Amino acid sequence: MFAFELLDERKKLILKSIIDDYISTAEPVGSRTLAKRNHLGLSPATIRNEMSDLEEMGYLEQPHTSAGRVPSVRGYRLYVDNLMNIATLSSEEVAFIKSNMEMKIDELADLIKQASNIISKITNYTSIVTSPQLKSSKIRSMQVVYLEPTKVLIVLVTNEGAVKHSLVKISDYVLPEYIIKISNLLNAKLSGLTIEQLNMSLIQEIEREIGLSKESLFSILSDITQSLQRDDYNEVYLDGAVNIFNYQEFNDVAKAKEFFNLLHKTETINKLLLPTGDINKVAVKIGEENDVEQAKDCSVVTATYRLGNYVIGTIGVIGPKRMEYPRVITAMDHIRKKLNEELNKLTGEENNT
Amino acid sequence: MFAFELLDERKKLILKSIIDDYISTAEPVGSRTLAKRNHLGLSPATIRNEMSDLEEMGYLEQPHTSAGRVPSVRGYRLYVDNLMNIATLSSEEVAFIKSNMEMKIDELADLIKQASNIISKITNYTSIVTSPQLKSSKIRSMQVVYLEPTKVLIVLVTNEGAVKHSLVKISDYVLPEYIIKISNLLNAKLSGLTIEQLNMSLIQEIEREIGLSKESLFSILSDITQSLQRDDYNEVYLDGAVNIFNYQEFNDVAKAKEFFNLLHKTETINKLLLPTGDINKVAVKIGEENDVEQAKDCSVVTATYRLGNYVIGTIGVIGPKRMEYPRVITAMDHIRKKLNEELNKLTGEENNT
DNA sequence: GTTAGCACTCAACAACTTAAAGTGCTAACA
DNA sequence: TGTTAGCACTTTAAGTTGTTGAGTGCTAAC
Repeated sequence: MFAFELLDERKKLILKSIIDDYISTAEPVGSRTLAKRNHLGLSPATIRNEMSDLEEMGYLEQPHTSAGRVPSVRGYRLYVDNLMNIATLSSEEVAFIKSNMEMKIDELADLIKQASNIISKITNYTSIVTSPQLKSSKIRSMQVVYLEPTKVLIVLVTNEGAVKHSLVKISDYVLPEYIIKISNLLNAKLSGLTIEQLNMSLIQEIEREIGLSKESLFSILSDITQSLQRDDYNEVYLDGAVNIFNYQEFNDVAKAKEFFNLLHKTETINKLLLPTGDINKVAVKIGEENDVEQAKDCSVVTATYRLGNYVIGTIGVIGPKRMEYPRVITAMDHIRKKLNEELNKLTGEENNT
Repeated sequence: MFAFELLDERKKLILKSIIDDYISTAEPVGSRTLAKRNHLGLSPATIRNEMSDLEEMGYLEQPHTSAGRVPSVRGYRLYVDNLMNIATLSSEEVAFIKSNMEMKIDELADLIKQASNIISKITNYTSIVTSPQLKSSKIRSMQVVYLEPTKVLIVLVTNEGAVKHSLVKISDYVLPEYIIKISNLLNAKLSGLTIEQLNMSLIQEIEREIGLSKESLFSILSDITQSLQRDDYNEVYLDGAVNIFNYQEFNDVAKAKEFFNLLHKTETINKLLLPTGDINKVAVKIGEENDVEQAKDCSVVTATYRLGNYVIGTIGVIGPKRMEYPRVITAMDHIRKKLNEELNKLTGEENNT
């Protein structure tokens, strides 16, 4: 913050120009080319002096003595926070997002996949998206379907419109009629609760309250509960991973390999997508700002999406540090809003309370 | 076949040695190194003559005059069909496969994912696996679950143990009790049929036979049917895509990009996995033998898996043409068998008829 | 039929040169 | 005093050239 105070308008303009330039070319920017391209009314020599200052202040870096300058993380940070122009989406882009998000999609997972796909197509980077965590979801409907004497299928619909199913082997032989009873009972008793709230004591309570033949009910219920809680992960969706090949900084096989390795570690992606700061704003993490070692050469732009007032997941973009921040931030904000709209449409009336 | 007749034992031995060598080193094999490495009791000059013959016959190729030889597709073909040693899996590998396949897995999709994962880990290449096509699956259980007045959830379990669900918006308002009736009715009537057999005339037949209030039943049923048939795709599972970076021939970014592009086109992968020839044997397609242009630099090894006597899907490996065929073929055969076993366990009694 | 010997080829590598783009510094200018 | 022209210097990238090493094909001798 202190150093930022020291930047006069001209320095800001020069820094902005350098970063704009570098983002579009990936080439270190020199004083001469900068003076030529963006006719700033300044001679290369003057720019040189300013650049030297900016480097000293930590906003720029030099790959080697006779190369131009490259933005540092700090430089990008200032750029993102204060310098860059705000982009607008073209009407084609807006139309593209609209038409693709408003396809009739009935299920959360499909909606998220669709959003993920749109993000990678609009931004030309790789999209990373998390689905809501099951454990904090409310049960909207829960049915148990009889399959075989020792096998039932649990089907769960959450308040977010996610559908999960789980095949459960149960210890005792049961009759179909019995399962139907249990199903109705569970559906009635558990609707509105979260998965987290499903535990043994609750089960015992239900059991007590009802009083079906104790032994088997208990074992069935506990089998079911365990199965549900075992599945308690949230999923990560990716799209457009190959887009990374469009960017020079990943033209090196080692780098590309690292990137793909990073991508398919779900926990790592989850970490990158963890909301930080103001959840109403699109968040930007540049290079080492990501506290994931393997993502030190990447920038990540994220936005949360929500159901009613609850944040239930994050959409994100991962790409080179030299990312087109203005475009990406605008796009993410737009897509996030669209996703929220669709989500609230999809989950329908009951969430509008 | 004709040209093959002309190969005497020595030529075969030399060809085999060259290919073995090339598979492990990725370097063109020269007469001198070959003579040294595999002491064949022949001078480089003799080998040179033989190599020259082999090249003329189309089994070998020369990247350029002063380089060693590289196997041609035809060379690999002969190698795979006649020359190579048969590999055996180490006891560690067998144990690894066993313990990972025999985890209690209740659902087809999970079993297939698991198999896919094991394949890529054991072979060090990329696994590609298809799930059964829904349309030819038999309905084992089909339930309709009431969610809202205009929304129901269909849950379908197939004879292969696949579980599919589909949210369906229906045109009319319906009552829960009505849905339960329909659910029971459908489950009773449709069990044992294939999805393919679900069509309007069947629906009308059911409708006639039962005689619930006509209008709404028909529209509900047709909504459901349409929804099911819309979903009629088969899924493709991938694992170990990053393994490709282990192989020199993909150390070029353009090649790697092409590979990843290939991978995420589901139709293309499906094409690569289409069973050809003897479905009891592990199949090998080398380079251009794959009738997919983009896979011309890859080899694909596939094996079908089955439920009872019906082939229901394919497991496969994709990697460089210089693939460790003996290991891969043995591994695939082994994993296929394991998968069949587990599948038949999973789907239980009813398929044992 | 096999092999030693030899002339020839070609890619890969290293050493060297040059060109281009950049910098920092100094001195002159407005 | 801030700006800029000019210049010496630096460094990479690209091109040139020469050398080396692994390879080949051919011929003639064993």
